[in-house]
Amino acid sequence: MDIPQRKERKESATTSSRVFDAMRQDLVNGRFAAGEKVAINGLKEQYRVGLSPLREALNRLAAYGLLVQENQRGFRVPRLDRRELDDIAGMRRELEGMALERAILNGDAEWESELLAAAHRLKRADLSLDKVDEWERLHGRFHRTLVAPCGSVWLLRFIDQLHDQFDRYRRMAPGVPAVRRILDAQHGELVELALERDVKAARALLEDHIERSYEVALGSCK
Amino acid sequence: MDIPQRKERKESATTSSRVFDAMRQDLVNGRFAAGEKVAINGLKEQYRVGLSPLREALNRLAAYGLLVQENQRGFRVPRLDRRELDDIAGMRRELEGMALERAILNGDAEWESELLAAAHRLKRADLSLDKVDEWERLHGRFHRTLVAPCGSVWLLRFIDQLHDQFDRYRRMAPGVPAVRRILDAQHGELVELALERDVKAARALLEDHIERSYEVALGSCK
DNA sequence: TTCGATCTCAAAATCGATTTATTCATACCA
DNA sequence: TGGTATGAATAAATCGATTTTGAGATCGAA
Repeated sequence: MDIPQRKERKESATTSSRVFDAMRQDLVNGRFAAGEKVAINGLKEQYRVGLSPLREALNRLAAYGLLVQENQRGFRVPRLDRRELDDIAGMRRELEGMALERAILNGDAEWESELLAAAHRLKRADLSLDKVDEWERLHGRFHRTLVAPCGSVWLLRFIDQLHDQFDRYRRMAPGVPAVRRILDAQHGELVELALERDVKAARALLEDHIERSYEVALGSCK
Repeated sequence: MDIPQRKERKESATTSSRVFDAMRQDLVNGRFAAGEKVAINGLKEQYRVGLSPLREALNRLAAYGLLVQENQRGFRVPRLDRRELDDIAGMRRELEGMALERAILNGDAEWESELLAAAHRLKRADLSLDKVDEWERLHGRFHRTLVAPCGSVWLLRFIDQLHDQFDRYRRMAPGVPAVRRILDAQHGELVELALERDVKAARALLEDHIERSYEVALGSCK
């Protein structure tokens, strides 16, 4: 089975798409202050690109929901809002729960292997805490692999989008090591339940997983 | 209650956003052939705009899912694909069903009024068949009003996106007058069930409504 | 003082031209 | 013949400069 990751055609990337990818990462990782107005001329230097590709990237990010576009007034980073976090987390529970049920029904042996591999890579990565970005990458990848065979391209698309939104909050929040350990353990349990094809238990655990992450992420809204 | 429609701030629209709106309409209404490669220089003349705002609009449309962007190879109109229509219709059933349940639980008296008004406007409009675009506008507006008080901005956003995708297929398909009459009648029945706060029946009817629309829309594939 | 109009500056949006990449046709060689 | 290199021609992407807009300062009158 082919577990599609973020970008299939990296070959001959355009300047605009490279900036899009880089800024998406930076926005999700909280490297821009929430609510901040985006200084286009500043970004031009920061990413070493011209105005046209930069503006195209900003337009895409706005359509994707990681920036807010105000006509004639440029772009700004969305504020962190408790209400919106509730919304995002709630939608994650609904959509990822739905996707996981379907994935467990559809997933084949190849998926089982991918899932075990992704979980293992994630587990190994969090031992070396110095590379947070790498851990984040593997974490996102694990969750994507978990629901990948759900059979709906649109569902996966929405889930990806919600993940990016959610992570922006989570990465702004202070870490909670005790909860982090529980969350990490749940990744392994999710794999077990998925392999056992225990649809109900797996869904319940995933929803609990999201709920606990949500409580951590709440720390960003104070 | 405030039923937010498509655009809140029309004031001082930018060229890029006007082109975005116009092209979104045209794409949803099937005024571009499916699978067709987008000739940027042609569009420049068609919409009477320069290259920069046009490209920004295309980038947004691609992020929104109404165009496909291929690096260094420009943009193309997505193909009509039976599998994808299945996916879109299925997701509409799930998400709009979910949203309707919540809307019925949350909707207040103002919503009831808006809903009656939207249904009435729609009913009156389809008597004068010469203005299809106007009917489409009111139809979309009715369905949006129906689920508006669901309480989730993200759910509404996804539903809007799926509607645009779905309508692209439906508007490409030949009309089926007999089914159209049933669908029109269902709009009124949906309002009745919503006002009676009959969550289960309303959801079932909405899912049936989408299913019948889907069967019409199937006419566009092959 | 306070309100409103006008001006100024900085930033956003747009334009026209240039650069870069892809496609398709043609020629060359194994 | 089949495959691969070469070279316009075409289209996409990017650049640098210009135009337009919005925010804030300044002035003047009630």
